[in-house]
Amino acid sequence: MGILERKEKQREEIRKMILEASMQLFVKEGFENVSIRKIADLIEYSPTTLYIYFKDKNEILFHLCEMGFERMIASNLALVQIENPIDRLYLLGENYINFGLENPEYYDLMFIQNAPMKTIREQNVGHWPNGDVALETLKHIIQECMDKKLIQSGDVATISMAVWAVAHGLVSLAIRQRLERLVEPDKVVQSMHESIRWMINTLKKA
Amino acid sequence: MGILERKEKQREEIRKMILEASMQLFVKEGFENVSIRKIADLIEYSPTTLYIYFKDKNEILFHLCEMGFERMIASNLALVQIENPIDRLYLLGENYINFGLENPEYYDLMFIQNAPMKTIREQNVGHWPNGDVALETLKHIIQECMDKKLIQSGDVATISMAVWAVAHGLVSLAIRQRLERLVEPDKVVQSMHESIRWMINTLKKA
Amino acid sequence: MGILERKEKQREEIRKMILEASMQLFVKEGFENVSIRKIADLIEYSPTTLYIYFKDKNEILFHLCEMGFERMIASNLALVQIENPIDRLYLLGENYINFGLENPEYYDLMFIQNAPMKTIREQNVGHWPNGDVALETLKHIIQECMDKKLIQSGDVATISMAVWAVAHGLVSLAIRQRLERLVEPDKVVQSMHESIRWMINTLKKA
Amino acid sequence: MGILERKEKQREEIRKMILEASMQLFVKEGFENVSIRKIADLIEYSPTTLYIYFKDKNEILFHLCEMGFERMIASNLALVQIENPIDRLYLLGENYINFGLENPEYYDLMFIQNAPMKTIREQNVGHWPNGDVALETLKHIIQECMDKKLIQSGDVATISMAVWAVAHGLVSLAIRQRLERLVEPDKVVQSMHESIRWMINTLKKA
DNA sequence: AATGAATGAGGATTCATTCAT
DNA sequence: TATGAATGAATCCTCATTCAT
Repeated sequence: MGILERKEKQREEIRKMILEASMQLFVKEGFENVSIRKIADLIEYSPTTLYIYFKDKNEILFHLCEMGFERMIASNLALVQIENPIDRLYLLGENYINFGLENPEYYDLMFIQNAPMKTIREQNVGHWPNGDVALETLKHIIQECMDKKLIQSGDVATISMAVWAVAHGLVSLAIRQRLERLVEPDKVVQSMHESIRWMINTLKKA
Repeated sequence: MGILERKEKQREEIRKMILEASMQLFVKEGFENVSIRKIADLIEYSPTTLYIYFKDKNEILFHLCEMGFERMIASNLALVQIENPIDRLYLLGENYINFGLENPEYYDLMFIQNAPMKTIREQNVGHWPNGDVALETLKHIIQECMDKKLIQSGDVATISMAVWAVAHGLVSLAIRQRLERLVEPDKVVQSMHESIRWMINTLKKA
Repeated sequence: MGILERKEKQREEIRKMILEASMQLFVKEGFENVSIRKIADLIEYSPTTLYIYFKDKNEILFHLCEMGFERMIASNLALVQIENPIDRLYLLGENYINFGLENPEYYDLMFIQNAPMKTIREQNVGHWPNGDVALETLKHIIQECMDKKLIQSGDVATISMAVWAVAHGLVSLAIRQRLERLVEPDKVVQSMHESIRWMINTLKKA
Repeated sequence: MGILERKEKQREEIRKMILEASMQLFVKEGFENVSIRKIADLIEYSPTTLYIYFKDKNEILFHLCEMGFERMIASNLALVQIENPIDRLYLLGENYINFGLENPEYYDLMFIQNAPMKTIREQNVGHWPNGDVALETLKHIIQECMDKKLIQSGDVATISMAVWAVAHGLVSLAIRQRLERLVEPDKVVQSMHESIRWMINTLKKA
């Protein structure tokens, strides 16, 4: 039994190595410059070996995406302690922005690239595992705000969409260097947080 | 002089041909399936010739991006007739969304891809010609709204950023198939418009 | 002894499994699309395991070839009842053609591919087990025809070669789609049978 | 004009180089071991360059096949001088056999491999350029024999098929080392010729 | 202005096989 | 007996780009 466990453990470690090397390359060379060959070179294995651990390149991408969501969800764990749902919503937004700015490559995979969604459509029968979990969290908080009359009632999905849009708009424009066109580069982050606060305030008032 | 003019004119025509063929390919085959060779084949010139008219592939991308902004700006021309700046802002948002949904390839280049911004940084000494024009329009309208006390005063740039973020968030999530995770695919567009209206309303009320 | 026997029996069964899976793949995916890995996947063993039962891929091919001959020989079993050797020869030809058309993959291995002959040269010291048996049958019938003055006398090997050539020529041109150049595709089979009859008739008359 | 001609000539020369190198490799390494890389290595060009001269690997194969037919047809040119069609038929057979034995790789491509027929079906709208020419020659001679009552009348296509089958059967069994199972290796060629003569004689007598 | 020729680098993936266990 | 891990070599083909003309 011990021997099987150790093998399984080792296998998991190599998978992790591959995923980490891939992410490292994404960070350094950008999404479209990552190839199986380069990943293999980095971990000093042969390209063929990667195919023992992952079916194909898309599967690697997909798992990276999953890891991103796990990280993001983990960063939201502390939120449950916050009683006031609107405060929770605010912090959720802050977390989202911080996550995006600190992990632009994960963010790219999770919310911008087409590839992972293709994999989902082709293989996972329409299930976006951790992505859907994250969205549920958002909708749940919004619902709670409405239940407690903290924000004006309306369609949960639509309001969630608007809130998500603000946060995603900010992050994606930022990591694609578009916000620097609107405010000076060193004020971008600060302005993003102000925007999030603005959104929460308008929600409260309205 | 006449001969030089004619030459210049012809040059401009061929550049246009190249750009139009490129966009045609982007639309038909998707962003990553467009190559210099395919563009050249389509216009029945040699690949080498393209390099006479454009420095490299990125420059083509950049000009395509410019064309996108010109289109978008053109679609906003009618807005000047609208007296009430907040109505103008609302229609600006609607236009933005419609433009993005109808021209996802242009939108991609203008607001999502990295490549065009690289060209700007490397060559245009920090100038994003038509992009900046579009942002000025937005800021100007917001300023007018504040001047006329139609919305609460604040930092123009920050509010513009928030407004832009909502619109961009919606479009970019939509064209990357993420909104389908939140509402049923055939209701996405409708919900997007509701989100825009929600944003305008909250601006008015606050 | 019993334990050894059982082991040997089991070994033979697995070899059979491997061979049957291989042929199944040949039929379904074509000669050049069969790999050790695919065979292993099909029988749910690891690729490595195949090397316990067969030295290499060529040996598998060789055994498949043998199985083909066994089938073909089996289909000729009924012929012994036929008294008249020239009738027997005719039916042998018909059987040959039918076998080839019904089992093009076996036929390919047995009479067209180089690989199995290589194995024979390298390992079997010049012995083509079942292939030679089949040829003996042919030669024997021809000899009998000559003995009974049913066909003109001559060198057995040469006449056998000619007869074999006709049959093989028809089958191999057919399964390689060359006969469709001569007669319409849906008449190929019919014409092949006529050709065989023509050959037998000329043998009789001459 | 002179400059264009020279360019065209040079282009044709390189195409020839590529085709010759390919054939050389076929001879040395066998059909399935020829790759674009190896061809390129042999002529000391980059693999990419081959794609300037040929669309893809199949096109190379196809042209090789064509060259084979041209050779074969050329070797039959002298036959027109022979008055008696049955003598012409006999020499056609001899030529066929000699061509096959002397150019087994061409023969392989022309009459055994699947690949060239695929290309024809996919691209040439069902036309097998020089192959069909060769078959017409055969049918024409047979028809002439029948017209002159030198052989028994019958369906031209069927008789042609039988004749072709004998010749192809002999050559293809020979180059795949199967005839060595029937007669001693050093008597194979002699027996093949005898078989051809036997066939012609039976045609005459019947 | 236009291009034919040429290329180095690289793409994802599959192959048969071996080795240690 | 059985296998998981590993790999070197190979596959066809496409890319953006340059150079000489």
